[in-house]
Amino acid sequence: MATIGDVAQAAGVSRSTASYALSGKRAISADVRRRVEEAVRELGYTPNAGARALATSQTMVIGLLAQFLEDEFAPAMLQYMLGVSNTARELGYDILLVTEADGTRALRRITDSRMVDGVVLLNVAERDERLPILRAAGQPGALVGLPADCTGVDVFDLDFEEAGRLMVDHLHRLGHREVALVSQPEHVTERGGAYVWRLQNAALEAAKARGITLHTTSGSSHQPDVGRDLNALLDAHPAVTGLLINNEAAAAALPTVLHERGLTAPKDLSVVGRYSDEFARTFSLPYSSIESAPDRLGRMAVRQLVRRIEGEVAADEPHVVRFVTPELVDRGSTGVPRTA
Amino acid sequence: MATIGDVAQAAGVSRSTASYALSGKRAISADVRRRVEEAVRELGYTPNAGARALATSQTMVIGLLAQFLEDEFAPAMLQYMLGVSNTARELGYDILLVTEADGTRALRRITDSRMVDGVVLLNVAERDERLPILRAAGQPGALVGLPADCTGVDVFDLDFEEAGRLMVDHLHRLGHREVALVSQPEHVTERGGAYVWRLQNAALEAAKARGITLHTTSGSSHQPDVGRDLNALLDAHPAVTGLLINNEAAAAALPTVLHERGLTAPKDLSVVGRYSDEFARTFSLPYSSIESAPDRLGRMAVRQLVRRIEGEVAADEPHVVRFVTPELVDRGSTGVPRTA
DNA sequence: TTGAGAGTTCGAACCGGTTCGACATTCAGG
DNA sequence: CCTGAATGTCGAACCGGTTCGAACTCTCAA
Repeated sequence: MATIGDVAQAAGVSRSTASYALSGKRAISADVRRRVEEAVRELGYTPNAGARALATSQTMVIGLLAQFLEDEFAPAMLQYMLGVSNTARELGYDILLVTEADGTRALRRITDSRMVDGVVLLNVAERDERLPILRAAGQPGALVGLPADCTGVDVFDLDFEEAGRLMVDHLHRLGHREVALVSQPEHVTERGGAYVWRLQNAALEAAKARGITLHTTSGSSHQPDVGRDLNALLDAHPAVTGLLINNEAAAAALPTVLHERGLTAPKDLSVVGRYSDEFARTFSLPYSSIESAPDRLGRMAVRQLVRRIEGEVAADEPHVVRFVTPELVDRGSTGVPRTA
Repeated sequence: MATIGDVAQAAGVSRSTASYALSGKRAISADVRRRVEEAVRELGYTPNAGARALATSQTMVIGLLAQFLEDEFAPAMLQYMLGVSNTARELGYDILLVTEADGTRALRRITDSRMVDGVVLLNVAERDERLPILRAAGQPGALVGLPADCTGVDVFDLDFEEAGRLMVDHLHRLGHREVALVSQPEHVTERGGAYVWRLQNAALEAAKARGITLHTTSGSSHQPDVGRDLNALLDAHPAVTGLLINNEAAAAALPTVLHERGLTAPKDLSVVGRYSDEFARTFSLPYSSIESAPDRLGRMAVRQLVRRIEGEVAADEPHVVRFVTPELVDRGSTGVPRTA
């Protein structure tokens, strides 16, 4: 493997000159620059990442902490990962992927050993154990998901409250008066997935304001349990004319459940989900949904993270907490309620 | 950030002694070792990864090249990634994730700059453009997927030929005489996804040997097209009593298609897929299937890669090409054919 | 003729680890 | 008491980059 010393020798200059010729940080004569570039090409020189990291204390790597928790729906996570990964590459950064179950230990490892310049945390919980460690690490961090304490990090999330209102308002406007919301499993909420009750509370409030009935339930994240949950819900509330689904597994299972019950949307039941368009295509889901925009959130997180890494924002500039405004993608699964 | 120099100073020894005390590569008195460990704890010392990589030319990082191609089914890929990532961590390695569309450029970048100690390539094509680059890089590589030329790399894949035979034999034994196979979209095959025709050819051969009719078709990888494809297939061959599905998107769409046609498995139609158990659970697929064992393949690839990285196998030891024997997971979706 | 200043290039130091060879010191055996 | 080996520690070099300060050359104005 050729080093910059080899390049310098081949070009007949010193190592420092070769370095400056390549970085352009000092004026170098056109002739020397040409010879250095020539040598680089001939020797197939690529800078050694470790050496450069040591010298510049910049690794050009971003840590991506994605926890695949027991009852979380994995394919949904993938889209955030791809949003982060692709954006990072566009900005010149590589991704160190951490899927370790013990996120705290992993985070400590990669920050303490300076393997990364910054970190993106996915699936951030209300009181996320990783946050104190991130703050102590002194490296910039961007979160996807809203924790209780946002100090020292940039935060990006869907506006789940607005999403809850949007869902309820949409069905209310169509004339629905009794609807049901299927949330994530209780495990997820207990573990701190605050977005679940952020959406739910806002939905309940909107329902109250509009004077309509909203039943709430938490569905399993596993098959076939979630199918049973859906059936139980529909059995328990036969007067329900609209379904709000804030649970990917439930959304994926719903077509089968409706078929089995001989129901079709929107004729018998109006359905609104909360998942990405990509997710809808993958699972062939025909329901209108609030776009959860995972790629966009991942992209925003990385953009801001890189701005911090590269010092484009002053260190004391306040950190941002930015919500993506939810939008309803109409796939025609909602309509006026069936008449009793 | 504390360096080993700080540790050495705090312990009252030289840097080299501190290093030896921590690595154990030379005998160190118990007293000194204790003092060094004490200093490490007090200062919260963690070795700088870049510096260590520079000194040892080992990064303890494995590159994972996962291409998310246009018409490939993303959630299936995720499981290979997790198998690789988790195994790597168990063995002390981190994962540099590369999802760049241009895999060749990315591979060149991470190997030339010595960011990784070795590389795992997912979704390897018949004539994969990344292979020549990997060979030239002189770094060990492990593949998931079988290319035409396996020299210089360790290869792991499902035995797709056996899988094809197994599917056909299974239905033949139950009494089926006319069945159909749904493969991946033609794009995938054209791009070099040789496993598609490896399975298909073996299935055709087995069908011929058993004297049964096997229709073959390639389904789209997108919704809702793949649903149309399935309907078209069933319309075209009404006498078909068994379905073999070597296409994740088709498998995911099949429940809806069957419901719409008022068919149930195995009463009206026997179905055998080829996907992982995890995939079946995620998509709530009730069909018996050939386990594609993505986690196991990822695990095998990393294990062997690490053995090569750590020099446990002689450099001249022949590279392996290992096939996982397919196994049929019975989910009760096959039975005797309906009588015409 | 000299001096200032711009334009180039070089040498040396540094980043933070690891590792080799040399130098004590201790201890056992003759 | 002397020798040789074993044990423990240190200094220096090295990995491959970047960057600072200094030096050298050349031009141009005083």
